[in-house]
Amino acid sequence: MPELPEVEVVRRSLSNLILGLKIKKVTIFSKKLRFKLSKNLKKNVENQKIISISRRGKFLLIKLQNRKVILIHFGMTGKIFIKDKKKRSTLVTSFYYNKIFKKKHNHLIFNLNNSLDLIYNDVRKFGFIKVVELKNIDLNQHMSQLGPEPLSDSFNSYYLKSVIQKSHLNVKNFLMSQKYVSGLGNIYVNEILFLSLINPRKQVSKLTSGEVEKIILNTKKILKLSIQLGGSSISDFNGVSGRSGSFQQKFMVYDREDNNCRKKNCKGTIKKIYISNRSTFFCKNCQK
DNA sequence: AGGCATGTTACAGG
DNA sequence: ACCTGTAACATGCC
Repeated sequence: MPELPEVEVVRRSLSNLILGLKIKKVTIFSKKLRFKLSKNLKKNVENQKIISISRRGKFLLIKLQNRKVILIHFGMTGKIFIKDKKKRSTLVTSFYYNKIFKKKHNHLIFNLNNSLDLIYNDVRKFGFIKVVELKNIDLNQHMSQLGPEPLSDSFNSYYLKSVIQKSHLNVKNFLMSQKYVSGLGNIYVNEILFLSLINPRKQVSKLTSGEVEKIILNTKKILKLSIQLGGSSISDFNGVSGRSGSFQQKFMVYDREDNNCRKKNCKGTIKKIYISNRSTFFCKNCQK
Protein backbone atom coordinates (compact mmCIF):
# COMPACT_ATOMS: atom_id res chain seq x y z
CA MET A 1 0.00 0.00 0.00
CA PRO A 2 2.91 2.19 -0.55
CA GLU A 3 2.35 5.73 -1.67
CA LEU A 4 1.16 8.71 0.33
CA PRO A 5 -2.60 8.39 -0.30
CA GLU A 6 -2.68 4.72 0.70
CA VAL A 7 -0.70 5.36 3.88
CA GLU A 8 -2.94 8.32 4.67
CA VAL A 9 -6.08 6.21 4.20
CA VAL A 10 -4.66 3.67 6.63
CA ARG A 11 -3.74 6.40 9.10
CA ARG A 12 -7.28 7.75 9.07
CA SER A 13 -8.92 4.38 9.58
CA LEU A 14 -6.51 3.44 12.32
CA SER A 15 -7.18 6.73 14.09
CA ASN A 16 -10.84 5.80 14.23
CA LEU A 17 -10.24 2.27 15.39
CA ILE A 18 -7.35 2.03 17.82
CA LEU A 19 -6.55 5.46 19.26
CA GLY A 20 -6.28 5.27 23.06
CA LEU A 21 -6.06 1.49 23.16
CA LYS A 22 -3.24 -0.30 24.93
CA ILE A 23 -0.95 -2.75 23.19
CA LYS A 24 -1.24 -5.77 25.42
CA LYS A 25 1.00 -8.18 23.63
CA VAL A 26 3.09 -8.46 20.48
CA THR A 27 3.65 -11.74 18.71
CA ILE A 28 6.44 -11.88 16.17
CA PHE A 29 6.33 -14.50 13.43
CA SER A 30 9.15 -13.14 11.27
CA LYS A 31 12.24 -11.69 12.90
CA LYS A 32 13.38 -10.01 9.74
CA LEU A 33 11.49 -7.79 7.30
CA ARG A 34 13.62 -5.36 5.32
CA PHE A 35 15.71 -5.07 8.48
CA LYS A 36 16.04 -7.37 11.43
CA LEU A 37 13.47 -6.44 14.07
CA SER A 38 15.05 -4.94 17.15
CA LYS A 39 15.20 -7.16 20.20
CA ASN A 40 13.63 -4.45 22.32
CA LEU A 41 10.53 -4.16 20.18
CA LYS A 42 8.28 -6.20 22.44
CA LYS A 43 9.58 -4.59 25.60
CA ASN A 44 9.20 -1.09 24.16
CA VAL A 45 5.61 -1.39 23.04
CA GLU A 46 3.88 -3.88 25.31
CA ASN A 47 1.55 -2.31 27.88
CA GLN A 48 1.81 1.07 26.17
CA LYS A 49 -1.18 3.16 25.24
CA ILE A 50 -1.50 4.49 21.68
CA ILE A 51 -1.45 8.28 21.92
CA SER A 52 -1.56 9.36 18.29
CA ILE A 53 -1.17 8.11 14.76
CA SER A 54 0.44 10.29 12.13
CA ARG A 55 2.10 10.10 8.74
CA ARG A 56 5.24 11.56 7.23
CA GLY A 57 5.84 10.83 3.55
CA LYS A 58 5.17 7.12 3.18
CA PHE A 59 5.86 6.44 6.86
CA LEU A 60 3.22 5.71 9.46
CA LEU A 61 4.06 6.80 13.01
CA ILE A 62 2.28 5.33 15.99
CA LYS A 63 3.14 7.32 19.09
CA LEU A 64 3.04 5.63 22.47
CA GLN A 65 2.65 6.78 26.04
CA ASN A 66 6.29 6.04 26.87
CA ARG A 67 7.46 8.66 24.33
CA LYS A 68 8.44 6.08 21.80
CA VAL A 69 7.19 5.82 18.24
CA ILE A 70 6.50 2.76 16.15
CA LEU A 71 7.79 3.72 12.70
CA ILE A 72 6.30 1.69 9.88
CA HIS A 73 7.25 1.70 6.21
CA PHE A 74 5.15 -0.55 4.01
CA GLY A 75 7.63 -1.16 1.22
CA MET A 76 5.81 -2.57 -1.79
CA THR A 77 3.34 -4.97 -0.23
CA GLY A 78 3.10 -4.12 3.47
CA LYS A 79 -0.42 -3.92 4.88
CA ILE A 80 -2.13 -3.43 8.20
CA PHE A 81 -5.36 -5.15 9.11
CA ILE A 82 -7.49 -4.79 12.17
CA LYS A 83 -9.24 -7.97 13.13
CA ASP A 84 -12.16 -7.91 15.50
CA LYS A 85 -12.36 -11.38 17.01
CA LYS A 86 -15.77 -10.74 18.59
CA LYS A 87 -17.49 -9.68 15.42
CA ARG A 88 -16.36 -12.48 13.22
CA SER A 89 -19.67 -12.54 11.47
CA THR A 90 -19.82 -8.88 10.51
CA LEU A 91 -19.20 -7.93 6.94
CA VAL A 92 -15.94 -6.17 7.54
CA THR A 93 -14.32 -8.89 9.55
CA SER A 94 -15.75 -11.76 7.59
CA PHE A 95 -14.24 -10.33 4.43
CA TYR A 96 -11.04 -9.87 6.27
CA TYR A 97 -11.21 -13.21 8.02
CA ASN A 98 -11.90 -15.25 4.93
CA LYS A 99 -9.69 -13.50 2.48
CA ILE A 100 -6.85 -12.22 4.53
CA PHE A 101 -6.38 -13.88 7.86
CA LYS A 102 -5.92 -17.29 6.38
CA LYS A 103 -3.25 -15.99 4.07
CA LYS A 104 0.42 -16.31 4.75
CA HIS A 105 2.72 -13.41 5.46
CA ASN A 106 1.30 -12.16 8.72
CA HIS A 107 4.57 -11.15 10.38
CA LEU A 108 3.51 -9.38 13.56
CA ILE A 109 0.32 -9.34 15.58
CA PHE A 110 -0.37 -6.67 18.18
CA ASN A 111 -3.14 -7.66 20.61
CA LEU A 112 -4.81 -4.40 21.54
CA ASN A 113 -7.54 -5.60 23.87
CA ASN A 114 -9.70 -8.66 24.26
CA SER A 115 -11.07 -8.52 20.78
CA LEU A 116 -8.97 -6.26 18.56
CA ASP A 117 -5.75 -7.31 16.86
CA LEU A 118 -3.55 -5.21 14.62
CA ILE A 119 -1.79 -7.37 12.06
CA TYR A 120 1.20 -6.43 9.91
CA ASN A 121 1.19 -8.47 6.71
CA ASP A 122 3.81 -8.14 3.97
CA VAL A 123 4.21 -10.56 1.07
CA ARG A 124 7.59 -9.36 -0.10
CA LYS A 125 8.97 -8.16 3.24
CA PHE A 126 10.36 -4.93 1.80
CA GLY A 127 8.66 -2.95 4.55
CA PHE A 128 9.99 -2.43 8.06
CA ILE A 129 9.00 -1.66 11.61
CA LYS A 130 11.22 0.14 14.09
CA VAL A 131 10.73 1.70 17.49
CA VAL A 132 12.40 5.09 17.85
CA GLU A 133 12.54 7.81 20.49
CA LEU A 134 9.97 10.55 20.01
CA LYS A 135 12.42 13.28 21.00
CA ASN A 136 14.79 12.19 18.24
CA ILE A 137 12.14 11.71 15.64
CA ASP A 138 13.10 14.63 13.39
CA LEU A 139 16.74 13.62 13.55
CA ASN A 140 15.91 10.01 12.82
CA GLN A 141 17.88 8.58 9.90
CA HIS A 142 14.67 8.04 7.93
CA MET A 143 12.74 11.20 8.80
CA SER A 144 15.62 13.65 8.43
CA GLN A 145 16.04 12.92 4.74
CA LEU A 146 12.46 13.64 3.74
CA GLY A 147 11.50 16.67 1.71
CA PRO A 148 8.34 18.69 2.35
CA GLU A 149 4.92 17.11 2.53
CA PRO A 150 3.29 17.61 -0.89
CA LEU A 151 -0.04 18.58 0.69
CA SER A 152 1.49 21.22 2.94
CA ASP A 153 2.01 24.88 2.10
CA SER A 154 5.75 24.39 2.15
CA PHE A 155 5.45 22.47 -1.13
CA ASN A 156 4.95 25.57 -3.25
CA SER A 157 6.35 26.98 -6.47
CA TYR A 158 8.86 29.17 -4.66
CA TYR A 159 10.36 26.10 -2.99
CA LEU A 160 10.27 24.02 -6.15
CA LYS A 161 11.90 26.70 -8.29
CA SER A 162 14.72 27.04 -5.81
CA VAL A 163 15.54 23.31 -5.70
CA ILE A 164 15.22 22.51 -9.40
CA GLN A 165 17.94 25.01 -10.25
CA LYS A 166 20.48 22.90 -8.41
CA SER A 167 19.33 19.53 -9.70
CA HIS A 168 20.30 17.68 -12.85
CA LEU A 169 17.60 15.05 -12.47
CA ASN A 170 14.89 14.41 -14.97
CA VAL A 171 11.47 15.37 -13.65
CA LYS A 172 10.32 11.77 -13.15
CA ASN A 173 13.25 10.85 -10.92
CA PHE A 174 13.09 14.21 -9.21
CA LEU A 175 9.51 13.72 -8.08
CA MET A 176 10.23 10.11 -7.12
CA SER A 177 13.10 11.18 -4.88
CA GLN A 178 11.86 11.48 -1.32
CA LYS A 179 14.36 14.21 -0.52
CA TYR A 180 12.76 16.86 -2.75
CA VAL A 181 9.17 16.00 -1.95
CA SER A 182 8.06 13.13 0.24
CA GLY A 183 5.39 10.52 -0.31
CA LEU A 184 5.16 10.30 -4.10
CA GLY A 185 5.84 7.00 -5.87
CA ASN A 186 5.62 5.55 -9.33
CA ILE A 187 1.85 5.63 -9.79
CA TYR A 188 1.25 9.20 -8.69
CA VAL A 189 4.33 10.64 -10.40
CA ASN A 190 3.17 9.17 -13.71
CA GLU A 191 -0.27 10.67 -13.19
CA ILE A 192 1.04 14.07 -12.09
CA LEU A 193 3.25 14.43 -15.15
CA PHE A 194 0.44 13.48 -17.49
CA LEU A 195 -1.96 16.01 -16.01
CA SER A 196 0.81 18.60 -16.13
CA LEU A 197 1.58 17.76 -19.79
CA ILE A 198 5.27 17.29 -19.07
CA ASN A 199 7.52 14.66 -20.60
CA PRO A 200 8.93 12.48 -17.80
CA ARG A 201 12.45 12.71 -19.25
CA LYS A 202 12.57 16.51 -19.15
CA GLN A 203 15.36 17.92 -17.00
CA VAL A 204 13.98 19.79 -14.01
CA SER A 205 16.36 22.68 -14.58
CA LYS A 206 14.52 23.30 -17.86
CA LEU A 207 11.00 23.37 -16.47
CA THR A 208 9.15 26.58 -17.19
CA SER A 209 7.53 28.61 -14.49
CA GLY A 210 4.13 27.47 -15.75
CA GLU A 211 5.16 23.83 -15.59
CA VAL A 212 6.31 24.25 -12.00
CA GLU A 213 2.92 25.72 -11.11
CA LYS A 214 1.14 22.84 -12.81
CA ILE A 215 3.21 20.26 -10.94
CA ILE A 216 2.34 21.87 -7.62
CA LEU A 217 -1.37 22.12 -8.35
CA ASN A 218 -1.76 18.69 -9.94
CA THR A 219 0.22 16.96 -7.20
CA LYS A 220 -2.11 18.33 -4.54
CA LYS A 221 -5.18 17.67 -6.66
CA ILE A 222 -4.35 14.03 -7.42
CA LEU A 223 -3.30 13.16 -3.89
CA LYS A 224 -6.42 14.71 -2.38
CA LEU A 225 -8.71 12.96 -4.82
CA SER A 226 -7.05 9.62 -4.26
CA ILE A 227 -7.30 9.95 -0.48
CA GLN A 228 -11.01 10.76 -0.88
CA LEU A 229 -11.46 7.63 -2.97
CA GLY A 230 -9.67 5.42 -0.47
CA GLY A 231 -6.38 5.20 -2.36
CA SER A 232 -5.48 2.96 -5.29
CA SER A 233 -6.20 -0.74 -5.04
CA ILE A 234 -3.82 -2.41 -7.42
CA SER A 235 -2.94 -6.03 -6.91
CA ASP A 236 -3.91 -6.36 -3.30
CA PHE A 237 -4.13 -3.10 -1.43
CA ASN A 238 -7.09 -3.09 0.90
CA GLY A 239 -7.95 -0.60 3.58
CA VAL A 240 -7.64 -1.60 7.19
CA SER A 241 -11.10 -3.12 7.15
CA GLY A 242 -10.62 -4.97 3.90
CA ARG A 243 -12.36 -2.44 1.69
CA SER A 244 -10.69 -1.32 -1.48
CA GLY A 245 -9.90 2.12 -2.74
CA SER A 246 -10.99 3.13 -6.20
CA PHE A 247 -8.49 5.68 -7.46
CA GLN A 248 -7.17 3.07 -9.91
CA GLN A 249 -10.31 3.71 -11.94
CA LYS A 250 -9.09 7.28 -12.43
CA PHE A 251 -5.67 6.38 -13.78
CA MET A 252 -4.97 8.35 -16.94
CA VAL A 253 -1.67 6.67 -17.80
CA TYR A 254 -0.46 4.23 -15.16
CA ASP A 255 -0.77 0.63 -16.35
CA ARG A 256 -2.54 1.80 -19.52
CA GLU A 257 0.08 0.88 -22.12
CA ASP A 258 -1.34 0.82 -25.67
CA ASN A 259 -4.69 2.18 -24.48
CA ASN A 260 -6.11 5.38 -25.88
CA CYS A 261 -5.10 8.64 -24.29
CA ARG A 262 -7.95 9.88 -22.14
CA LYS A 263 -7.41 13.54 -22.90
CA LYS A 264 -10.17 15.06 -24.99
CA ASN A 265 -9.44 15.19 -28.72
CA CYS A 266 -6.13 13.37 -28.35
CA LYS A 267 -5.83 10.39 -30.68
CA GLY A 268 -2.58 9.15 -29.12
CA THR A 269 -1.95 5.94 -27.23
CA ILE A 270 -0.17 5.53 -23.93
CA LYS A 271 3.45 4.40 -24.21
CA LYS A 272 5.48 2.53 -21.65
CA ILE A 273 9.18 3.17 -21.22
CA TYR A 274 11.64 2.58 -18.40
CA ILE A 275 13.31 5.37 -16.48
CA SER A 276 15.79 4.20 -13.86
CA ASN A 277 14.28 0.76 -14.12
CA ARG A 278 10.79 1.94 -13.20
CA SER A 279 7.91 1.63 -15.63
CA THR A 280 6.92 5.01 -16.94
CA PHE A 281 3.68 5.70 -18.79
CA PHE A 282 2.97 8.77 -20.86
CA CYS A 283 1.31 10.12 -23.98
CA LYS A 284 3.74 11.37 -26.61
CA ASN A 285 1.16 13.76 -27.98
CA CYS A 286 0.33 15.39 -24.68
CA GLN A 287 3.72 15.22 -23.02
CA LYS A 288 6.26 16.59 -25.49
C1' DA B 1 9.96 -20.08 -17.99
C1' DG B 2 10.67 -15.50 -17.68
C1' DG B 3 9.20 -10.91 -16.90
C1' DC B 4 6.99 -7.87 -14.04
C1' DA B 5 5.36 -5.58 -9.59
C1' DT B 6 2.94 0.75 -5.28
C1' DG B 7 10.06 0.94 -2.64
C1' DT B 8 14.70 1.66 -1.16
C1' DT B 9 19.52 1.34 -1.50
C1' DA B 10 24.32 -0.20 -2.83
C1' DC B 11 27.32 -0.38 -6.55
C1' DA B 12 29.76 0.51 -10.87
C1' DG B 13 30.56 3.53 -14.57
C1' DG B 14 30.06 7.98 -16.84
C1' DA C 1 29.97 14.89 -6.00
C1' DC C 2 26.20 13.82 -8.90
C1' DC C 3 23.88 11.24 -12.42
C1' DT C 4 22.23 6.67 -14.61
C1' DG C 5 21.30 1.95 -15.00
C1' DT C 6 21.54 -2.43 -12.75
C1' DA C 7 20.90 -5.51 -9.22
C1' DA C 8 19.36 -6.97 -4.81
C1' DC C 9 15.92 -7.79 -1.30
C1' DA C 10 11.24 -12.02 -1.29
C1' DT C 11 7.19 -13.60 -3.27
C1' DG C 12 3.32 -14.17 -6.38
C1' DC C 13 1.06 -13.54 -10.68
C1' DC C 14 0.42 -13.59 -15.38
